[in-house]
Amino acid sequence: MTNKELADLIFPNVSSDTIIYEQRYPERNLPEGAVVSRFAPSPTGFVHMGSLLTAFIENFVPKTTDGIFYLRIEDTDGKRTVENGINGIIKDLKDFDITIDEGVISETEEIGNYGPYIQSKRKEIYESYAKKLIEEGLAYPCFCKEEELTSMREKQEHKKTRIGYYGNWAKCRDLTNEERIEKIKNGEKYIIRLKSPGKFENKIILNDLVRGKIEMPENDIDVVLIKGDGLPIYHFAHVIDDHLMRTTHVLRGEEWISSYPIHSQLFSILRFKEPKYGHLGVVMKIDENGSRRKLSKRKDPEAAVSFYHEKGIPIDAVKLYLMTIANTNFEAWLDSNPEKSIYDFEFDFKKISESGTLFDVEKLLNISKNYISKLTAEEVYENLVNYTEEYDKEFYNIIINNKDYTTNILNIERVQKKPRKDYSSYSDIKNHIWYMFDELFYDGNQTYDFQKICDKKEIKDILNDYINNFYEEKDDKEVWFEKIKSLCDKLGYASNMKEYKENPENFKGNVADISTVIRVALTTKSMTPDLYEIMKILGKDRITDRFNVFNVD
RNA sequence: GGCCCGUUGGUGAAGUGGUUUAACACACAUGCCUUUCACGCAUGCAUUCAUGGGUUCAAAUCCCGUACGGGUCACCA
Repeated sequence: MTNKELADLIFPNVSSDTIIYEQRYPERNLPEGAVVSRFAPSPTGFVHMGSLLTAFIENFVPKTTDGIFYLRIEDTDGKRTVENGINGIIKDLKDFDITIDEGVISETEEIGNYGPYIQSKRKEIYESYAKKLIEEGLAYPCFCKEEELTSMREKQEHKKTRIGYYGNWAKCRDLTNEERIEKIKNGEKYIIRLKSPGKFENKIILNDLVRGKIEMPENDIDVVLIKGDGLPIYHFAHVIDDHLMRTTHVLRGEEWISSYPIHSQLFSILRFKEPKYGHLGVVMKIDENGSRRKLSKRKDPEAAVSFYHEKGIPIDAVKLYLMTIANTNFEAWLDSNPEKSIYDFEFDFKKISESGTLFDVEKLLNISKNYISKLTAEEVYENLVNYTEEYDKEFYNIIINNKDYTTNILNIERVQKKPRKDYSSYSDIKNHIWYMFDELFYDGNQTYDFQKICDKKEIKDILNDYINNFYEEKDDKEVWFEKIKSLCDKLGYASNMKEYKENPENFKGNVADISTVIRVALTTKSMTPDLYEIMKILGKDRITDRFNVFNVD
């Protein structure tokens, strides 16, 4: 019996003439150097920080080389499929401004000429190639049951030999076609395995984009190609899809390095041109015990990409951060090219960190802080409105009704060469400016953070004297401060810090103490931005009201 | 157990044989400036690149061993 008869029995309804696919999905007509890359997650619903980093690079490189970035869904494992999972992934990507040129764009739609882009819809293609391999004697049906495979593994472990279905251990490999056909006709369950032509003693070399040359043994495992459910295993689908979709660069986690021999072998058997590979280190974090471990979707909230959206960390800041961990020389580049777009940056695969990247929220927040400090007050206002609309309705209503007032607050110490850096995220802003709004200031139990001067009567006297005899709304900053100094002189506090430092015993206190009293009475806090600007924005009515709180007794 | 990857300060890291007495950034600390905070300025923070050996006139950089951390060896991706 021939291989052809076997192949026809196994796949009666598909053709092994794979030329049609070569023709249907021709080489892409792209400029020299254009990179075709893809993000290929399982539809588990949301994107992990590590995957986001990969997706970001996979998107970045095509974008800067006039290439193509596409989204493919790898749903050949039913257990990994979550309802609405595809939409979750698309939303996460969209939130981070990762735009798709081609591929899946919703649960039901896709764009591009190289589809379908959902693996479960490509069953016939995989079958066609599997059939071809059977005809060529490079694949065969395997009838081994799960128990047989486990006991084989146990034996191998016991004998301390290499584990796997290979060589003499591959029981079904040397069955005759007669035996195979008979078993199939008897209704025995089977899967399709590769008949690996490799030898473990031979060495192959992976020329990794990130790590350079890696030497590995050739694959000799008869890996599964088609599972019992009729769908392909990752390795088989990867090789066929990335070839037919004409991918030039495959980026993936370093956990795939050890399967490279399988992939390389499949590319060669199928006579496909191999794409370039880049294996990225795992994204790590420092856990409570101070040791490194993989950032975990389950344990670490910051691993979920949605976390940043909820926190109100600007997308562009996250992109900046991703770039700094993606390419180690990016920060320096940004420093010397502050006006350029990140897409002007020349990405270099060799500059990707080889060891696991440590995900550092603190650093991210710092980048975010710097980023926000460079926006205009109007931009910050607009982003804050968008953020609070979704996550803080109460604050949203307040700022939406006080647009100019809020913008003025956000503008404090912003228009200067080195703007103030208070806000690391949009969720953070309220904590810094709430006291400017009466709705939030008079919450019934303000706790005033008075410092040196905390005698009620003294505070009351200072405030009354100041508002009645000194403060005038029209004063510019200089006059305003002169008046505070005059108040100091009048009440026995030093208006000149030098004089105070020389002879502190001559004074009740100094101008800083007086300023603090005013500051705290107005804001409850002892640390705020510039007092003059705060008072100017509050206006005399609010100032008077807030001072009056101290006149009750 | 086999195979593969990694290991530079508190953190991210630069660095691929000699301009390195190890860049830069974040964090931290101290001081100055200042009406507070922030900004800014100044200073401090690895005699040493996991470890042992080797090659070399010269090593964080090349080679070998060891330790530690990670990955992989599924009808999961």
